[in-house]
Amino acid sequence: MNAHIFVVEDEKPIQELLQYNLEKEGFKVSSSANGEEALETIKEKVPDLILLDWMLPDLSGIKICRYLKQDKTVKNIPVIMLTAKGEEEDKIKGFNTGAEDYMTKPFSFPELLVRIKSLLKRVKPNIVSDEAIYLDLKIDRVSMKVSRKEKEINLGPKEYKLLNFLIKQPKRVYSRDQLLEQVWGDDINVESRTVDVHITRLRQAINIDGVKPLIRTVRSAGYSLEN
Amino acid sequence: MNAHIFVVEDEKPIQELLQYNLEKEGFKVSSSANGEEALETIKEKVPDLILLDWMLPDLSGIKICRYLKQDKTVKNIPVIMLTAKGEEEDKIKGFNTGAEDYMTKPFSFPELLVRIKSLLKRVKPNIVSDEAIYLDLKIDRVSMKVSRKEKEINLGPKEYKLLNFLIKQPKRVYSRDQLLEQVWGDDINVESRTVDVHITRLRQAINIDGVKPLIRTVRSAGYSLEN
DNA sequence: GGGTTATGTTACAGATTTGTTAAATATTTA
DNA sequence: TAAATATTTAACAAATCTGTAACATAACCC
Repeated sequence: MNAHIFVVEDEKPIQELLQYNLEKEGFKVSSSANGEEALETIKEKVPDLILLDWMLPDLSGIKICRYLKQDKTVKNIPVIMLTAKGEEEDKIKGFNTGAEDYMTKPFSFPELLVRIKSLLKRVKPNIVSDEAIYLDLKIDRVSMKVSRKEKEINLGPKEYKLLNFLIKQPKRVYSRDQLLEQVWGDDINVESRTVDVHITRLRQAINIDGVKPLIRTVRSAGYSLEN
Repeated sequence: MNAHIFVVEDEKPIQELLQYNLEKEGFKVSSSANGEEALETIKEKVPDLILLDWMLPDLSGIKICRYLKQDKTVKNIPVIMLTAKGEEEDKIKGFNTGAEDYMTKPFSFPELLVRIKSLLKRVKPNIVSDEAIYLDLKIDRVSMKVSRKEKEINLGPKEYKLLNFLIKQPKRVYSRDQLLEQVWGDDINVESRTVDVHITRLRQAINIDGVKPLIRTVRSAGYSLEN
């Protein structure tokens, strides 16, 4: 499970609960307690799904949602609205915010999880399922094995992570900075050339003699999984 | 546990919840939201147990159940009826559908699990059996004896528990944290390196000279039972 | 072409992770 | 309570991975 979930929630206990449980499930989780900040962060580091509280101190959830759905770079990200019980689900649905799903607090986490997975599966099947496939390349995330044309391939941890990220959206070009951020993590400082080296190693690992390599270089932009 | 459970349920959240939790328990799960389709699929790929919602959009659960019980190829498959609270259990039982068991919604999943296992044990003792086997490795959970190639193996309590956990889903990679949580329990005041030591001992115990060890290390991820 | 910039590749030092052993604690058994 | 068993920690060795620098090659631009 590779997906990045953004939580917009001002009640600390709920936010922490979500974060803890989602991370336990293997999601990468970021969060924000207020709407303005959320909007900025979401556009900077585009997540795969958004959990959005209905009631927020500044911008209300409904406004954020509408705003997101107008922005073409993020409008395809599924949004799940979290509403308190008193807020009458029917009424809220009537607002037509564009949210993909609703959960009423207090909610059962497993149920939320099911909905998250089902939405992610719909939008980005390679992110959420136990198996990611691109052409003859297969990643089994349960056994953590990678194979190409049924031949098993051995990857180091970074290469595995890198490939897992690239396969999220095959053919999409990721810049070195994006890769560093998503695969390496925000904290550490590594040169962007390091990405090149790992790409080389990944290429060699998944290469099959005589067949076009599976990773494309886009000069002055980055790399993508594609042949 | 490799039993195949078929879920007939039109309420999506419940269906997904069941699917998620049952799969987590190691069952193979298929499902259908309507009766007609369910009947077809069930007869095509005969499951080991059926969870059947009482209220369905087209055929009602009771009709499906009666139908199943008339068909000699599937009539021995145990059926658990799921009934909503208002539907008065007594009355339903009076219908004499032939279902093996009943659960009233909302139900507790652990309880459902207990009933599922007990039914499976009755009908197909080898599926839920007290014996777990992977390749030439065998765990007899009654006598608590482990053997490989008919040779008996002596394990300490932790190693036994660890192996029992790993064998639930062979080839699946478990992180040290997962193992600590599942095998050691919640009082997590144990270093994660402790897992390594026990893995080493388990390896030595189940090792056979000249044969590839049965436990795989996945660097920076964890371990799996696999050769 | 010739200069410039971006990318590919390799080798190596250093970092990280894992395997293994042994000794220190804790727990059970007799 | 002493002895036997199990478990945990610590320590070091071994295996593997990572980042950087250096150089090679390719692509771009005038």
